[in-house]
Amino acid sequence: MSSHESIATHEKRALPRMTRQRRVILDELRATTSHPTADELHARVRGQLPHVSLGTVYRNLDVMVKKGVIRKLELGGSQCRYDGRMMPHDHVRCVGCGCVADVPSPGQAVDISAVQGPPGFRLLGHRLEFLGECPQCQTCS
Amino acid sequence: MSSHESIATHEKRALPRMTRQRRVILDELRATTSHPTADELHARVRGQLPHVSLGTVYRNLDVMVKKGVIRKLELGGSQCRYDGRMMPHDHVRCVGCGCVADVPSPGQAVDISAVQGPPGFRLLGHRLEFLGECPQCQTCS
DNA sequence: ATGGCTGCAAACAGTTTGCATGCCC
DNA sequence: GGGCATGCAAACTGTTTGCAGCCAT
Repeated sequence: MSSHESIATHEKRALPRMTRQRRVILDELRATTSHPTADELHARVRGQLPHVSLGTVYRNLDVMVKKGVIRKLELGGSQCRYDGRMMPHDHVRCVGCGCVADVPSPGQAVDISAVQGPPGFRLLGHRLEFLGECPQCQTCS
Repeated sequence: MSSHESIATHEKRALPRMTRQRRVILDELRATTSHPTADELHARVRGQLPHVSLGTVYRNLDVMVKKGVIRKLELGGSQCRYDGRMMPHDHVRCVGCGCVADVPSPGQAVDISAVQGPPGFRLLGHRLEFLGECPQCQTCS
């Protein structure tokens, strides 16, 4: 299926609904800079909607990722994290606690044309992740 | 407990043993360039040792990673992959089937000093992963 | 013979999914 | 009021772990 379609004029399609849950999930995600995991976000959302289920959080995150409203971060570590800021930027992950922060400066472009891929492989892009130590973990190491 | 102890001169320590399982696991890993997942490797190893358990594969991979004999690849996707080649190099992951190949040319150094990390964060390194489409996935797309 | 290692299976963690009901459009 | 979305819980996937016996040193 095409991943980039223009907004149809009036054709009838399965329209996503803006439920209270979806709104709060998105609001909470945008209200933090901590790139929360699904259950961290779940905990926050429960502050406003005590009965949301973790499954609903996952389903909505999935929907919004597919719509291109938020971004799913598949960095190292066992859990996925989510980012409400769509402006392209890179991330630093703390090797101590696993927290993730934005790297303000844009990662200097990795020049794909300079990379010699394996024969027959078509190079499409790259993922860059920085590793570091956050302020808290520096003090308690 | 301290996470970093110097090697004692002659103190008695728990010595790793070279069991048949460990040898075969390492041999199989080194015999392929496919960066197998734990269960792919498990399947291969079973060709020689039909009764090895998946748990043993995981345990041995873990031991060898800690010894620095092999490398664990935490790329995108749900499973970890393992690499028997220790020479530093980057990887391309196929967005279609998830297979992983080596990028022959060394990724051009990402200059960490040029990256402005978040305040208080200490930058330590980076992980770079390329994305692409493998020959098979190009034909059947 | 000693204690690290094995096979087995159960436990875990993170995520996905089936189903009956609820609620946005 | 139709049908996407929800809550709940069970299922799934990948990985880790407890235990009794095994085997490399």
